[in-house]
This record gives sequence, structure tokens and C-alpha cells, in this order.
Amino acid sequence: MGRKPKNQTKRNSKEIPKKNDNKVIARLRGMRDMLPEEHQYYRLVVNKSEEIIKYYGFSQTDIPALENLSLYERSTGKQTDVVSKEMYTFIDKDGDRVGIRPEATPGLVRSYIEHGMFNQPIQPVKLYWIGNLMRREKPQSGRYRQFSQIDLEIFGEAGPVADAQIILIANRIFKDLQIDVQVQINSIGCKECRPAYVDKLAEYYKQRQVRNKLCQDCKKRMLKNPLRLLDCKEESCREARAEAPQIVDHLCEECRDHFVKVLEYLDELDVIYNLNPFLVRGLDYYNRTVFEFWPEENENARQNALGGGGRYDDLVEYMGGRPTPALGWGLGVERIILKIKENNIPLADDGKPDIFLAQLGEASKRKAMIFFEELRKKKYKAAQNFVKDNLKSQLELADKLGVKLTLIIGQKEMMDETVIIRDMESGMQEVFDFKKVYEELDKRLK
RNA sequence: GUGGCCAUAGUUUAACGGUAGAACAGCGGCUUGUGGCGCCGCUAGCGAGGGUUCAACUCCCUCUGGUCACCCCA
Repeated sequence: MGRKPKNQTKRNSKEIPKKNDNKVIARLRGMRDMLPEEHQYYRLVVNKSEEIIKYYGFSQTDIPALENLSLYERSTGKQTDVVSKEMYTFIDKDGDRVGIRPEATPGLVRSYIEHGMFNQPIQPVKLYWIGNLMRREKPQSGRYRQFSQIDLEIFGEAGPVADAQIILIANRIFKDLQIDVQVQINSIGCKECRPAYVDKLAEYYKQRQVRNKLCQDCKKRMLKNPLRLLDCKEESCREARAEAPQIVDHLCEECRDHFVKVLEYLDELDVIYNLNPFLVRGLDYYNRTVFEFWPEENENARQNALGGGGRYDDLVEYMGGRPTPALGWGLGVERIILKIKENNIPLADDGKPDIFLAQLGEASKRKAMIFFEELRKKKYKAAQNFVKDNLKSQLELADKLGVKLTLIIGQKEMMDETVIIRDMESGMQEVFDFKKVYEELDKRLK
């Protein structure tokens, strides 16, 4: 019976030639809303990370989302995919070429130079940053066009301890979050020794029998970035690289010493790593130590790297600053959250209230509002809904919130200067003199 | 950017060339000062556009979005 009019209404509304101006405007591709449930995970990751990072003496800093496009072209590299294909860029009204940050390091380097941080009393300068970045890639799970990263950088420290220490910090964060990761580590040498190695590598790949095994992409890589030949997943390319010269055998003495020491420190700190001679990173500025954090059990771990970083000793100078050795890493917050969910790691329910304050009637509502302020000042974890007037819906809410006790103040209690305390589990309730409420609460919440 | 798979209420889903059923959630009632359980009721949907057809949620195309692989990357 009730259906006919419903259908008619529908038909009518269809026939009205309403334009589509009432259509929902959906969110952009690859963009996500971080809803409260997800946000709890975000907080978990950020809180644990910050706790550890701060302990190691890093200070939080922030940088603009929008920068001069040249900043990224020069640091990240104009040829890299990140800059050449994935950046959101536009010409500003006054003609400036600007871009939204696709990574944090260039901005942090710029900030370091611009504020003369090499003059700061405490050296090296240790900074961390938490925020979001944008890359216009085709979205996938664990890959969004806007994503969050936790970044950590050290400026002004050349010694291998620093390398080991930042790896250790990331390692501790993952451990605290109960995520098993493999540290993949390699050294890609410096500007002194790498060119010679790249030449050797290119020479090796030029051999006909090797070259014939390469996939199409790798043939392109030979011209663009021979180092990239090493981390192709194609089976034939993996075969081809078997005999390839390895960079660790071609490092200059300084680079080798540095790398060996990094590994020694890691050994002593019980950080388990996998020396991966095929690990090279996609950004132009790296030298010496490079590393990534791969999820433990995943075969395609490479693609879902939870974080990565390395040394960039020449970048500060290259960007116009004084010669300053530096290093850092970035962790992908969304990917870490994905892992935490996969592992069913429970959230600490710290925000949960213990007490619900219910009221009935205008006068008691006023009293309850004042009482609630008192509870807040005295640090009780209390909840309320003064908007709802009937007791039923208030108790329903109290139940959903999972509180232990509900305090009820109605007309009668107002008159008697009392309050009802209801134990939500047993359903037992008792009337108490208002003056003795706190005493009773403390007893029951203990 | 390339290729594969996918798209039904807020969520998880069912069915069908003749315009959709369920579960959970939400709201209301049984209970006008008492939550959980139960019962009853209500709300709410074919991603968008085009084509084929007497008839399309169903078939075809395009787009949009998701997902997976590649490229690349966190």
C-alpha cells in the first residue's frame, strides 16, 4: 500500500527537468577522507614515531606545501618521474612556476639554507616533519595522490654513526608498531667513484648476449639511468644482471670505509639488515648509504616499501648552501596503517569515557552542565549528551560508549540534592548524596 | 601513463532482459524516569552518459571511480 505513492513521487521527480546542479560533487581521484576510525590509526603511528624521534633529539619543523617549481627540478631531479610526470604544477597569477610538494626533503633543505641553520648552536641540525605530499600517479591500494609522510633529516653530520642511527630509529618505530620489516641497504658511492662504476655497468650491459636479455624498459634505462637496470623485476633482466659488476666492489676507499662502518654499527645495535647490491633509489640526490624498509613477508615488498632514505652529502651545496653532509628518510604513513590493519594490531582505547552524565528536565540539565565542567576539571573521563532529553536515548548512548557508570540527575534528585549512580554492567543503581559523589566515583572507578 | 578485473541502500551483499530482496547500521514503537536481548515498523540502492531492444540494473560503448600488475614510488 505504501509503495504506490512512493513510486509516483519518484517518477515525478525524474520528469522534472532538474539540471544536475544537485549532484554530489565527489572527491577527486586518488584523494581520501581520513575518517575518525582511520584517524585513530594515524594518531597511533604519529604518536609512536614522535615519541622515539624526539628521544633521539630531533625537533619538529614545517614547510610550505607550495614551492617554486625549480626547487624540485634542481633537487629531486628534472628527469625523475616524480618531477617530470607526477607533480601538480601551475603558473601562478604573477607568472611564477610553482608546484605542490611531491616530497619533503627539498623543502627542508631549502629551509635549512634559507634560515642559516648551519649557524645554530647545536650541531648537527636534526629535524623531523610530518605532513602530506602530492603526486599525480595512478592510484592503487597504499598509493594515493595525497599521502602522509613522516620525515627525518640530519644536516651537518658526515660520520657513519648518523646513518646507522637513523636506520635504528625507523627500526624502533616499526618494532613499536609491531610491524616486521626488512632493512634493505646498499651504498651507491659518491660522485668520485660512482661514474666509473656506472661506466663499467654500462659496458657490461652493452655486451650482445647480455643486452639481448633485457626487456624494453631496461633498454631505455640503459640510456637514461643505467643504475636502474639493477632493480628490474623482469626474469630475464634478473638473469642478465647475475654477472653484472656490483657497486660495493667498486667503491672508493672512503665510501667503502663509510659503508663498512655503517654495517658494523648496525650489527652492534642488533639491527637486522639485508645487504642488497641491487638497491638503487629513484631520486637524483642520493649518495653513499641508501636503504628501504620492506614489509617482511611480502614477496612484492619492493613496491610496498614502507619507507626509505639515504645520504645526500652534495645536495645542500648544490642547492646553494655551504657544503653540508646530510641524510634522512621518509616513512609512508598510509602504508604503515595498512600494515597495522592487516596485522590486526589493536588500538589503545585511551579516549574512552568511564562516566556518562544523564539529565532529565531543564533545571537538572543546567545543573548537569555545571557538574560536567567540574568532572572535566577534576580529570574524570566523562561523556554527555545534553541535547537529548529522554533518559532512554541517553542510556543507549552510554551503553554504546561502553562507560562503567552513568550518573543520573532528574527532577527528584535536584530537589533532594542527590544523584543516582548506575552500574552499567549489573544495572544496579543507588542514590547518593551529591556531596559524596566524588568519593563514590573514586571508589568505583578504582 | 599502459594493461587485466570490478561497480547494487551508510556498510556487506542476493537476484533477474519485464525496473530490486536480505543482513548489519540508522530512526521509531513494544517500555511517556532507565541501555544491552527480543519482536514489530520505517528510512535508504542499481556510479554517470549514450546505444541495442517493445522493454535494460541485467547486453554493448564511452566516461568516472576502485582494485591488481607494469612504469614509478611512501
